[in-house]
Amino acid sequence: MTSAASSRSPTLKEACVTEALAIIAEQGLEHLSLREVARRLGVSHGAPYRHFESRDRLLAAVVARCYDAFARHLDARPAGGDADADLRAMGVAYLDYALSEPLSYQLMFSTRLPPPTEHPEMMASADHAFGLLRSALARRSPSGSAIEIEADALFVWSALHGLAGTLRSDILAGLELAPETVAEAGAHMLRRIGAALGHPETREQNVAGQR
Amino acid sequence: MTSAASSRSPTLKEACVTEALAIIAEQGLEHLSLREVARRLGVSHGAPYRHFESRDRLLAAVVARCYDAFARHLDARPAGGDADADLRAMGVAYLDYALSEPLSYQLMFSTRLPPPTEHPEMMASADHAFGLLRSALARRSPSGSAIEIEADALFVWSALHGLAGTLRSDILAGLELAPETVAEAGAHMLRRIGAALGHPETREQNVAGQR
DNA sequence: GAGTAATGTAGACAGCGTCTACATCCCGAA
DNA sequence: TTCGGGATGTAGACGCTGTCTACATTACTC
Repeated sequence: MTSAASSRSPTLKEACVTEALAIIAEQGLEHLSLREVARRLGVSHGAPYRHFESRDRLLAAVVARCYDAFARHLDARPAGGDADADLRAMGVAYLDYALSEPLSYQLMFSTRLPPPTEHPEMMASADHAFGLLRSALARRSPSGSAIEIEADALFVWSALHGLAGTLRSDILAGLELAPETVAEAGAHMLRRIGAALGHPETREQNVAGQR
Repeated sequence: MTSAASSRSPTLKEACVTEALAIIAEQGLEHLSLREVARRLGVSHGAPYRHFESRDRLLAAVVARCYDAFARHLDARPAGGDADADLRAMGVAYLDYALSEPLSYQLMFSTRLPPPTEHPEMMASADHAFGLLRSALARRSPSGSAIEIEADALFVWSALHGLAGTLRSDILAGLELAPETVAEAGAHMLRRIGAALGHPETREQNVAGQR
């Protein structure tokens, strides 16, 4: 009966998420509070509570939005080419997002969230991204077993995820790496991943001639 | 004159760090508070403030302790064998620590900390670990340039770091991976890293016969 | 038009980090 | 031996937070 009743006032709910994102961007995650959101929106401090049962649920909504943007970014990678090229395009898109949207990336992967099982839309986005990777790998080597494909997908994802994390990390600053090492880290990582997976057809081309 | 004056009451300071770690282990990072620490130690809520100027500094002390334990764990990896074996031992030790001490690992790499430049002991530990990796890689292929060694060190570290993060992640639960994929992820990752780096002498041995 | 569910308001509560004023206590200098 | 000062712990206050409750208002349904 009240099927559409939950959208009685979509304005405030949406505005809360937007304002929360703004606060995080301006002052950092630690300064996010329901009261601050309410203050900036000119409503009472209890108002957001009608739409988010806790601070964490508001944060979850923000993160869900980040996942959406991330999935869209991956989907929008340059199409065309064989499976191999597509895989590489995905890697580039992944790192590109992590480095160009560090706030969004950090929110997705460095934030303690309420049990994700309660947020199916998040899981769906993550699953979607992982499915892209898995199918690209499967197309690349049709002879591989499902288990091997899956293991490689986990490997590729983890490696890219790890590099993104490392590059964003404060630790990196203390390591005194050569600037070019950092600048070329993405390309180097993709090259190494290519070498690790082996190249069914055009091996040398990728090992040497990338970028 | 007061060279040892800062150790007037080493008891409480040490006890605070220990108790903080216990609280985090029992109730999670979000339940850590100076007041709770004080309460469990039976002192007034202001007492810890004599030793830690803020909550974040206490947390930093806890994290520093984790870094120490981590560095010791890496140093304690089984010695012997050639550079190749040592590199693999380091990878095993890394993943082993990340998975057997998830709390410690999370504190090190998933916690927003005060500017690390103010905590040289932390940077030193991180630098030490990275140095281990770099020198192992250098010994493995003496002909490689310093830049290439460094880039590979970053690659290896990031890949391991990423896998550790992914395996600890809540997201993983929603991906419906085969259990064996998860169980073998570490070994698979180390195998792929080996393949990516190439094996100067005994290539096949590592690709096929590991574990 | 009446009733009802959704939405926003206002106030309260406990908990937190942090600051300040005050009480001890211990060590070294006189 | 005394005494003075720095380090340590205590007690209370402040403003902030998340969350709960009771109340007002609004808008849609019957």
